[in-house]
Amino acid sequence: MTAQDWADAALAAISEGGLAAVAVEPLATRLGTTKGSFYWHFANRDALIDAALERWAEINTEGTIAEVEEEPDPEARIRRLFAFAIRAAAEDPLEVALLATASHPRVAEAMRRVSERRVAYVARLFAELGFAEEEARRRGLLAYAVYLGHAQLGHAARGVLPPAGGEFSAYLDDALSLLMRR
Amino acid sequence: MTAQDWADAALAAISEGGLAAVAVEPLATRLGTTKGSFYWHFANRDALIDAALERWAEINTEGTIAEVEEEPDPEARIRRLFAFAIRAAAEDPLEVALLATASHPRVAEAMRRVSERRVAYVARLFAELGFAEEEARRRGLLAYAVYLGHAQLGHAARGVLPPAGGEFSAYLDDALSLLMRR
DNA sequence: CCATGACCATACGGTACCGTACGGTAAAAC
DNA sequence: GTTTTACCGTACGGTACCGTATGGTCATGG
Repeated sequence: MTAQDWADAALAAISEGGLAAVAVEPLATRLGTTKGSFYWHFANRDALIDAALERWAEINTEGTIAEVEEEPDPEARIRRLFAFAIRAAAEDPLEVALLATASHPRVAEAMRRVSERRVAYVARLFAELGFAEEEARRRGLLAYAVYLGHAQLGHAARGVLPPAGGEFSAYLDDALSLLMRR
Repeated sequence: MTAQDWADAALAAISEGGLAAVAVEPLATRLGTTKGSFYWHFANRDALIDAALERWAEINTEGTIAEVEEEPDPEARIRRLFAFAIRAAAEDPLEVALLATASHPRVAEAMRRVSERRVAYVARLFAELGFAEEEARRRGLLAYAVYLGHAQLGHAARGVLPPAGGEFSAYLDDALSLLMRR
């Protein structure tokens, strides 16, 4: 049993039940161990939350960016990014669950870092499409808001979204075309 | 002390601390009364949550729509709606706090109802701008996602948004112009 | 004038957690 | 071969809450 194991379990718990589900005793049961182990590896519950957030911020954002960077064409890269990200958000509630707890100071801090990084990245993609820097930033922000909104809708009101599959893809394609218009 | 008082206090608590902050004893203290009062008016905590959600769904959505309907010009109406709604979301965390708890069955149900109502309304506004029905629905959905995304950013990462005031208004104007382009 | 019903206070038992104390084990270091 | 070090188990006290039980109070109307 390593600290990493605990952090992963914490992330899984957040996905399923939000930050409140990061509770030492239930996690210990789930991991087949006891609190004795936990308090050996971490000072307290907050330290575990910090570790989980750290892991999330690193893996999730940078991982996706690296994945998307393999696509050479800028426009295709944006389309790939959004198709991937929105789909990922629909499948794993982690992102939404974290957004849900933005009032928690540590979560807020991680959220700010990640948001800034992501918006900056999307803005760069728009700049590569030929938009001037300021306009690219505005479009990047708008596109990121669109992503967040859909992530939210995917969990809170799936019914209002076009059914996943061809229909949703067509909708998303149209939306991105609109966002990329000059 | 009426049931209404309790429901209002519950909404205030949600704004400040999410659904978890709807706790009978702390609310009683805040209201200057005791649990005895609460369990007279409500069967249990869930009943209070139901009452609060009911109140939110009615007041918040329909209130805003009615307010906006006073504007005769369709384009101006859309601009007014989004300026108002995004501003309101930035000032009162209630909406975001509720989104945060969409895993709760009762909240999910209210969320679905409200989302569908809102998207349908925005779609109608786009239809009034001359968009065909399907396109209007797509634009309405996209616009609503933009709203949700900004509501989220306003709380989770205010730093990435243009500073409130003229700069933000200009940004929002541009964004809406883009969304309304044919 | 007193009885009924609306309303609130208080005390209690139960649960789910946090964090600490401390004892145990087993492998590595000396 | 003993000591150290890393690690885990268990028992405990404390807190914050839910829901129930039960006994008030106080106005109204019969």
